[in-house]
Amino acid sequence: MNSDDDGLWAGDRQQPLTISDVAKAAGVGESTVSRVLRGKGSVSDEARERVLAAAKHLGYVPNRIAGTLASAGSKLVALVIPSVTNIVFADVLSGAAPILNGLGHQAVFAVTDYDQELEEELIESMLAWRPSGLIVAGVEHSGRSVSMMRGAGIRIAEILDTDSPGLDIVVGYSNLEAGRMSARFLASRGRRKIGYVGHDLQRDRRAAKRHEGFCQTLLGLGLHLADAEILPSLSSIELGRDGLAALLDRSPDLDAVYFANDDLAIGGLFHCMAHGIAVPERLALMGYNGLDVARLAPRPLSTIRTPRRLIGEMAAKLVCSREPSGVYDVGLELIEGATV
Amino acid sequence: MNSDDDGLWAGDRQQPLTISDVAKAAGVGESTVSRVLRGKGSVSDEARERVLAAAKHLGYVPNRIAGTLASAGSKLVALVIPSVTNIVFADVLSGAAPILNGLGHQAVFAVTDYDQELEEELIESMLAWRPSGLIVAGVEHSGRSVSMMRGAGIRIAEILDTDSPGLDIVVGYSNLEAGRMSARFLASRGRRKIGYVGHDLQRDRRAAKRHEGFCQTLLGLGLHLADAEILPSLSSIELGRDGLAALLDRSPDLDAVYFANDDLAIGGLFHCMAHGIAVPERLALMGYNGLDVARLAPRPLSTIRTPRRLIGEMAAKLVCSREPSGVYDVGLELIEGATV
DNA sequence: TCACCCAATGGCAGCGCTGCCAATAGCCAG
DNA sequence: CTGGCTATTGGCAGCGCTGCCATTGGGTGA
Repeated sequence: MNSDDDGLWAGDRQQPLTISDVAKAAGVGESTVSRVLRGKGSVSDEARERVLAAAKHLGYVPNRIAGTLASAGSKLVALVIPSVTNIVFADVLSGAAPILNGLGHQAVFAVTDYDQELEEELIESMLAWRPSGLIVAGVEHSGRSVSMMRGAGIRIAEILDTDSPGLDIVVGYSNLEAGRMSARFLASRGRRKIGYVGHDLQRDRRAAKRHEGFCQTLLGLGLHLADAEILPSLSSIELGRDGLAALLDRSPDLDAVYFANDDLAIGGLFHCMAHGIAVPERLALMGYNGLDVARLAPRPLSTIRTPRRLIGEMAAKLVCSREPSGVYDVGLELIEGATV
Repeated sequence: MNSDDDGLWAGDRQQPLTISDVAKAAGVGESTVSRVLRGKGSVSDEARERVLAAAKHLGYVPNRIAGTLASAGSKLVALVIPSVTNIVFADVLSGAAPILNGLGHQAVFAVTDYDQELEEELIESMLAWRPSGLIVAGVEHSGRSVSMMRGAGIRIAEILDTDSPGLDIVVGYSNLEAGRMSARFLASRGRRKIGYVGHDLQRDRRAAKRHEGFCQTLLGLGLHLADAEILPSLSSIELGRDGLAALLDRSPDLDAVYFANDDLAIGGLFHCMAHGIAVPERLALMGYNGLDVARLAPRPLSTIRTPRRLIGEMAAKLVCSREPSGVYDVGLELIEGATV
C-alpha cells in the first residue's frame, strides 16, 4: 500500500503515474483504461469498476497533454483580452469560464493591456497550445494576427464589437450605435452644450467608435461636441474625476458630459457630489456599461447596459460548437438613471 | 510558393505544419530547427537564419503540446480562484499574468465560485495539464485537494491568507490581523456600539477569519459585537446597501459598522448618503481591501489596503522559482479615510 | 604531423495517450 | 451445429517535439 496520505512535500515524488500503471493495477489493457476514463467505447461493468478503483487507489490523474497530442483535438480554449481589472472583461471571463468547464474545456488567458503588438505576440503563444477555440476582444487586429487566426483552423470568436466584419463568430453589440443612443438621449432631454471625457482612443478602439457615433449623431441633430477632455492613460474612476474637473475648469458652461465609460462617469459623479455640483439640474452625466456601482450610486447613473456576462457565455458556447460563422448581436439597453 | 495571405477561412486548412516541414524547407535537420526555435544549444548563424526564414515563410507556430510532452517541463501555470468579478482576484490575475508571460509561461485559470467541492474538481482538471505550478486562493482545501496538490510534484502557491500553514509557498497577509486592526481602529476612535455586515462566512473563509479577529479584539477591549447582519449570498454593493439598511432597522443606535469588505462598505456608504445618515458623525463605516472606488468616493472609506496585485506578481514569480517553501507576508495598510 | 577537443549537426527513441485494428468470446438464427 | 454478429478487449503505431548520442569537420598545441 502506498502511504500517500502524508509526509510528502512538494518535490519529493516517485516517478509519475501513467495509464499503464493503472492498467497493470487493474489487470486490464491500456486501451480499456483509456476507454473507461473517457467514457467512450464499450467496456464491461466489471472492467470499469476495476479500473476506477485502481485509478482512485493510485491517485492517478490523466495527462491531458499526452491525450491532446494523441487525439489532435485539444480541450483548451484561449482568451485574449485587454485587461482583467476592467470589470467588463472580468465579466466576460466569468461568463465564459463556467461554460467552458461545463463542456470539458479549460480556459487559458492572456492580457494585452490594449496593445496590438502584444496582442499579436500573445495570440501566437496561445496558438502554440493548439487550442480548439480562441476568444479575442474586438474585431481589429494586426495583419499578422489575422493571418495567424485564419491559419489556425480553429473557431475564432471576436467579442464586444460588431461594427466591423469578423473572421468567424462575432458576439457583441455596436459601439457606434451605443454612442448614437447616448447622443440622442442627451439631446432629447434638452442638453445642448455637451462635453466629453475619455481616455486614450488610439488604444481603446471600441471607445473610439462610441465617440464617433456620438459625434455623428450630435451633428445630425445640429449640435456638436462643445469640448472634450481626452486623457492619455487608461480609464479609471480617478481619471474621470480629474478629467471632469479639468473639463469644467475650461468650459464651465457645459450642461452635459458624456463619458467613455462608467468608471470615468462614476469618477465624474463623485467629483460633482464632492463639489456640490447639482446633477442633473446643472450638469447631466452619462456613462457606458451599466456597472453595478453605477446603478447603486446614491444618484443612479444614466448609462447603457452591455450584457457582458452573456457575451462571455455565448462566445464560449459558440466557439465550442459547429454553428455557422456570423454576427451575434446581443443588443444594448439604455438605463435612464437619474443623472440626465 | 504558398499563397497563404488570403482566401482562407476558419476551417479549410491543409495538414498542419510540423518542425520537419520547416527542417525540410531550411535544408537542415529537425534537431537544428528545434535548437534554433528554443535558442538552446549551439547553431551556426547561417543555419539559424535559414531556419528562421523558413519558419516565417511557412507561418510555422511550434506545437507546445508536443514540446511539453517530450520535455516533461510544462510552461503552463494554473490559477484557481473563487471569482473573477471580485476585483480582488482580478487584481491578482492582472499581477500574475504579465509575470508569467514574461517568464515564458501561460496562465490557465478556473473559477471555483467559493465552492470547495468545485475547487477539488477544478484542481484535478488543472493538474491534468501538468502545469509547472499552481496558484490557488486560500490555505483551506478539501483533503483530496491537498493530497492531489502534494502528489503533483509541482510548486504550489497559496495566496491571500497566512493564517494557517500552507503546502509550499504562501503569499498573503493575516486576515485575523486585519480583523483585529479594524477593531482596534474603531475602538480607538471611541466607537462602542459596533455592528457587522457580512456575507456567507461558510464559503468565504478569509472573511470568516477577519470576522473572528475582529470579535476577538473587541472582547479583549471589553466590547462586543452589538449586532450582525450576515447575508446568505456573495458580497456586492447592493448587498451592503440592503444589509446596512436591515441592520440599522434592527439596531438604530449603532455608532459604527464593520463590513466584510469594501464592496459591502461602499453599498453601506451609498445607503447613508442616500438617506442622509451623517458619516462618520452619527455612524462610522469601515471596509476592507482598499479598492479604488472606496478611496475616491465623495467621502473616502476607512479601510485596509491589501496589496493584491503584488501578491499575484509574487506568487507568479515564486511558483516559477526554486525559492524555498515558506510564508511571504506582504502586510496590510490601514487607510484612515473619512468614514470613521 | 598527430592526437585531441569542440562547435555544429542529424538521427532516433520515447514522452503518455488515443485511434485503429485484430483477436476473442459469447450468442443467435438458420 | 455452424456461420455470422456483436460486445469486449489488447496491441501497437504514431501525435510533434526534445534529449541524448554519434558523427563530422576543423582548429590547436606538442
